[in-house]
Amino acid sequence: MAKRAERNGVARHEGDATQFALDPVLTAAWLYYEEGLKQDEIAARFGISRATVFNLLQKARDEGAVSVSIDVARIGALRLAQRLCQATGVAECYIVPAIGNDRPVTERIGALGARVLERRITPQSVLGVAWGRTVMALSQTLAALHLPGTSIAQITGSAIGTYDFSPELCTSNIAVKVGGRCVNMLAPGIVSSADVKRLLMAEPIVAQHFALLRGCDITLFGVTDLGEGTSLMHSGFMTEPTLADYRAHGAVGFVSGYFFDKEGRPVLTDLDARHLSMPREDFLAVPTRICVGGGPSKIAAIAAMLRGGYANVLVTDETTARAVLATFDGRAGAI
Amino acid sequence: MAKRAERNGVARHEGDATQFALDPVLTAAWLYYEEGLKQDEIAARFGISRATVFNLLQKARDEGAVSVSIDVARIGALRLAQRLCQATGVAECYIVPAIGNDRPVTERIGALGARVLERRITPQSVLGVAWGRTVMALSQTLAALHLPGTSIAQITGSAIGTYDFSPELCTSNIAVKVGGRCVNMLAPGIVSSADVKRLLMAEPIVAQHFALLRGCDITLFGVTDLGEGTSLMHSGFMTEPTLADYRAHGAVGFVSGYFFDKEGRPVLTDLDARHLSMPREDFLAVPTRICVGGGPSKIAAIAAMLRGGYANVLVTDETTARAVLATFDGRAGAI
DNA sequence: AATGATGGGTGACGTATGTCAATATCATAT
DNA sequence: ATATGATATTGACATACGTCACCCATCATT
Repeated sequence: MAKRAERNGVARHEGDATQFALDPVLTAAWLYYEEGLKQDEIAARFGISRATVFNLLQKARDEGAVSVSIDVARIGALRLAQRLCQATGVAECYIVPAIGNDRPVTERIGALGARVLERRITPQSVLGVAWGRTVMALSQTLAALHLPGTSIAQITGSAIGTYDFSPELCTSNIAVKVGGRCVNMLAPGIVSSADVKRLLMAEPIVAQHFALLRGCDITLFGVTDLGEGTSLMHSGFMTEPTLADYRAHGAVGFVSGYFFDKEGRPVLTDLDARHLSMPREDFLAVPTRICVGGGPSKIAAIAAMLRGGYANVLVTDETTARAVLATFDGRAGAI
Repeated sequence: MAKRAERNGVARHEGDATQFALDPVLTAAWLYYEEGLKQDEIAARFGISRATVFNLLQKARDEGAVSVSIDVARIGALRLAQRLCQATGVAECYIVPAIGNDRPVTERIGALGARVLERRITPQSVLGVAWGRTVMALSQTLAALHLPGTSIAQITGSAIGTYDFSPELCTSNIAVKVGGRCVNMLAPGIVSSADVKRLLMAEPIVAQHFALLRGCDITLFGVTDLGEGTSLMHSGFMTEPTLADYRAHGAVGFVSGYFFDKEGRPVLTDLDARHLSMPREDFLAVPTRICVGGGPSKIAAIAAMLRGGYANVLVTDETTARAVLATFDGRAGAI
């Protein structure tokens, strides 16, 4: 159902000097949420039906004229989150409860990630965005901000073919919500040889892109394991032989272009020389690096990712958080 | 019964509640407001009564863990507000609907003023605060912010005797809500002679205070007319002869220490030489000057205040807004 | 051990809110 | 003008919410 923000019928009667001289949606929202009038009362005073008042309020919520927000700082202050911070050295950690609605856990984590991002992003932010199901979910639940001074830049190149959480989609989705400039990477994610990579990296347009990425103050990325269901394959971004090669070298996870082993150490194969992405040292120099992800299959990958210091802000779910904590501290399961 | 015993038994290990391994208040709030579970569902999943869930949610709201906020920018974008901006030259204008709950209009305006202030104040703000019923109302509805870097400074000195909206009360109330430093003026508002004023102004402590005020980025003040009911008298801040003197010189209103005539021009009497307040030119140099006030008796005072350029942000009510607009533009009443 | 005060938890009830299909109104094309 | 599709409004119904008096553990006092 499409919601359109428009002054409705009443504005047309302005000559009548009816009660709705001010915007009906906002007026209803103000009276209801700020002054505590009942829908009945509002309806009575304006001479309209209560159902209409309800509709006005609905519209106000849809348009974002009123919003309920939960204090994200308190979620970061939860015991489990604090424990995880201490054990892993990550700066901040946000956790969705194990019990919740029946949506996939990635969507639930995405929603919390969106709240975290809304808090962190500034009017001048350069936000580097990777891709993944969770990042995509985040982009969809992000509130409409109005930050025209921001740049939302794609961190990693794309593979051929579209899938429902491609780098371009994630980036542009977020840019739309944030109201910022969308900067896509104008190059393939993986090329045929190291020479081509060098050539491309030297192209002004591409070099400029990586220069922009160096100026990121925030990055946002998912994390994936290298098991059967990994979206690296599902998305067509990589093939089984390539993954097998990384696995053979000890890799257990992947974030934003980098493979790492269970201690978080870089794992490189010849692919890395053909893979266009933000240099690892640039990535690690970004002050706020938000990783969103969770689920049973990702536990080892997340633990390793944290050891590698890729993220300093983690958004995950309770079950995963406990499991990750357990790999750092045997007694942690009891908490 | 057996069920409860078991629950309590389990709960005792870890703080308070195991089903709520995370904080119950926050968890309930998250599930309800963010994930859209019904109170019933939350109750069922945690094995508690729905009434308890309701209580948890209530607590979350009381604690400010969740908050509903209405987009103040849109209130400023209302037609009437825009018209008023254009007609009067004020930069921003916010208007509460004529129809509302049965609280006094000052309280309703105060609530909107609070929302405006919450949006404008920054972590490093120096906020100059005058006094009045509306400013007091504003302070009471202000949300708890956590801005320890702010200073909330009293703009005008105080008279003897306490009343329920004294400068000290307004200032300290706001400082508590904002979480900032409260800086009261350590001098009487009105002294016996110009010499005493000069002497005091030269006192390091007092001079320091006025220096701080020069650094204000925001001021917040009410406006009063000089009629019978004016709080200048009611508060004991001034006496009828003093007011009569100002009236005789053409004064129609007062803000934050300054009298002005109906064109907004300064009106001075010998009192001004004995009145400790922020120098007018310093006041007018503050980038954001928020005036809160409304009601039938204040129409002329507000119009004059705007002509004098004292405020560049006005928060008032619809009825007053229309009346003020009419004094600037005859046709305005029709809008 | 008995007593009283405290406070969170609860069931049951009345009310406010949310839903939906039917109806009225408007904007545009014919 | 009139038809037509789109949108706004409504009454009636179903449900979720908020309130309140009561209950039962807990803890301090006698």
